[in-house]
Amino acid sequence: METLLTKMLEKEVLNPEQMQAVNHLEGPLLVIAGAGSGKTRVVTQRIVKLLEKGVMPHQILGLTFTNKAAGEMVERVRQATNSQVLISTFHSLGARILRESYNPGFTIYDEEDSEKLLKGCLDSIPLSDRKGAIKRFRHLISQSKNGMQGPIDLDSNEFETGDLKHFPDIYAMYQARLKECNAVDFDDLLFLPVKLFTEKSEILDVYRSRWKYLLIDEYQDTNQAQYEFVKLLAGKNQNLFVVGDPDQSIYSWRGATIRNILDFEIDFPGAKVIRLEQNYRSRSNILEAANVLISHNDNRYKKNLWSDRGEGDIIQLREFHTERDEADFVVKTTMSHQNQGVPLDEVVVFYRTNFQSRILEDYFLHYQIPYVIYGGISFYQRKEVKDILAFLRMIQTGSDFVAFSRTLNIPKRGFGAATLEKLQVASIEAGLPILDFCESILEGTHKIRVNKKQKEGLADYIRIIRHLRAFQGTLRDLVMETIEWSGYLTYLKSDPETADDRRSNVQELVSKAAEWEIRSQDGGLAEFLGELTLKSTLDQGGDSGHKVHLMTLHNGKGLEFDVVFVVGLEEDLLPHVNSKETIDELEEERRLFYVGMTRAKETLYLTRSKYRYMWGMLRYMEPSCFLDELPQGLLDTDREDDDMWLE
DNA sequence: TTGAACTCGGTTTTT
DNA sequence: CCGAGTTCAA
Repeated sequence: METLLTKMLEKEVLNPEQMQAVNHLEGPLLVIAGAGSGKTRVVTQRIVKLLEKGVMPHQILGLTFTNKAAGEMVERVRQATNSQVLISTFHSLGARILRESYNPGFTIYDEEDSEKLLKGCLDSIPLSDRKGAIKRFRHLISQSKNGMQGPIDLDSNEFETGDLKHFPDIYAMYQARLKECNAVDFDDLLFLPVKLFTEKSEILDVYRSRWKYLLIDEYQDTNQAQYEFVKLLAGKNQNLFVVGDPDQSIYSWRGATIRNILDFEIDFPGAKVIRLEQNYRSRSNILEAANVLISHNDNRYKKNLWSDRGEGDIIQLREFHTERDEADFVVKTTMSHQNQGVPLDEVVVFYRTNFQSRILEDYFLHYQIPYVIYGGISFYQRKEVKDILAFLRMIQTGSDFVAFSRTLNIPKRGFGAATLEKLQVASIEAGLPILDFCESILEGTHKIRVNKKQKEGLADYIRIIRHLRAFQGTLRDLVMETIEWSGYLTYLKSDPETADDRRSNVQELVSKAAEWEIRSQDGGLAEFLGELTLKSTLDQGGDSGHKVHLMTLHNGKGLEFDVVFVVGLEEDLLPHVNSKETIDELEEERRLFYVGMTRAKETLYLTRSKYRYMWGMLRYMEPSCFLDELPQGLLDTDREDDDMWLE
């Protein structure tokens, strides 16, 4: 009862800084919101305040990075005011703007699709080193788009050495082929709207007059394209409310730049800055240790978080001989907390890399403790799901070459890489969408050398796609018809090991289509497909009740738990080997650890193992340098294990 | 074109 | 150790 009461009070009572932020109405405002400082509450309350002051719900636009965060915020506002406001991810909003004002029917390519398209481009370029070339160039393209540089905006002086000199051509070719496919990639969802706004001011004006009040969450994670997008939309009146915490910036490797937050007052003159420094989440011992850790970062916006939740326990540091002992400890300690009344969903285990989850899973399974792993491959990234989605894309556009090459050989019709490339080049030359081009081959209008088997296969394929395109019925039925006509379930039987699993995933897609139809009356196949590719694992949620949560540190942002384990505090793991070259990289690793620590409300365990199996080899692991940075007085180091195991 | 044999590399991943 | 990508023979 008491907790319920305090929770209700917490909702009502805002501290002076929070109040100031909530009451801010016009002009640019930056809220530096430390971990656990009640950021979400402030954002929601501020929206509520705007509505009370007579702002119309449709004049408000909220932007987040995840669908989950967006959904939660929409729900909170709806509960408080019964109003429907638009809160969306940057990417969904970009897609929406492009469909409204640019081209309604495009396809969105995810990373895998983009890489396949890029691979085709690379084949015709004489590279001296093809190893890892796709990833390298894909990264360069992504960086260019994040930095708002199209192929013609590149500074050619920058790309003179070795294979890099091909980059401008590769980039241009990649963009051209995307266009042929009537597709955009994830980065285009930001890049293209910004270009559209800059080049066509009448379009920008439409959106400026639509959204008068902007709110941006996790501003420390925005990249340059997002910054420009926001700046353009904010326009003259600059009713821009951004919230972020530079100490929780952990996505710089994806183009996020802390500059956006550090230079906010320069970018938006007259901006007000409010700092939220009271932490309502953690016991002060945990918070103090986290503060000390993060103070080791030199490049930092200094602040000092404090908590009046009482000291609480000090931090438990445990060192083990092997990762099995570590996992065993995590599970047994979890069980003892459970016995003391802590619900399992108040326990989280954080690790730096996904492979570390394997051993933890083994032990949770062995002791029969329910757990759920967040992250990893999402439902929509599974091969079988993507195959069916690719068929649907062929039905929808007929120009999507990646979908074409993915589906043409299901089942095997004798088409290999060489023929596919030939078809792609020829169809571009003929100026026809790939599907029309294939039909013209069969009709003899265009001559491409194909053997008998291929010709029959092509005819069969086109017959199937034609039938599905002509299909009249609900989306759900279309998905079923597609599975049926593509012969996909038979095709799955070629691998009996996985067939059952895959079949149920494919069938799950039918339910998803049915669900979608109920939820959104309007919107065709393009919208359905677009929404799916913008969904990740984190959005699936589902049955997370009363289960221990396992996730990477990156996925921990925005969450809180009574009991937190951060495992694998070892050199080369945290900080990770590939992220200790520069100070900036090391500082980002430190922030990552900081994010992990600050998720804890009551109890924080840090563990490391002296030996660990990595890639099939037993390796000796040095303790993480971050452990030395923690205040020793706040650490409870149990030396027992050392006595047992040392030499 | 395709399957078998081989080499190589291997973080994080909101969308 | 494992999966993706490459190479090579049929």
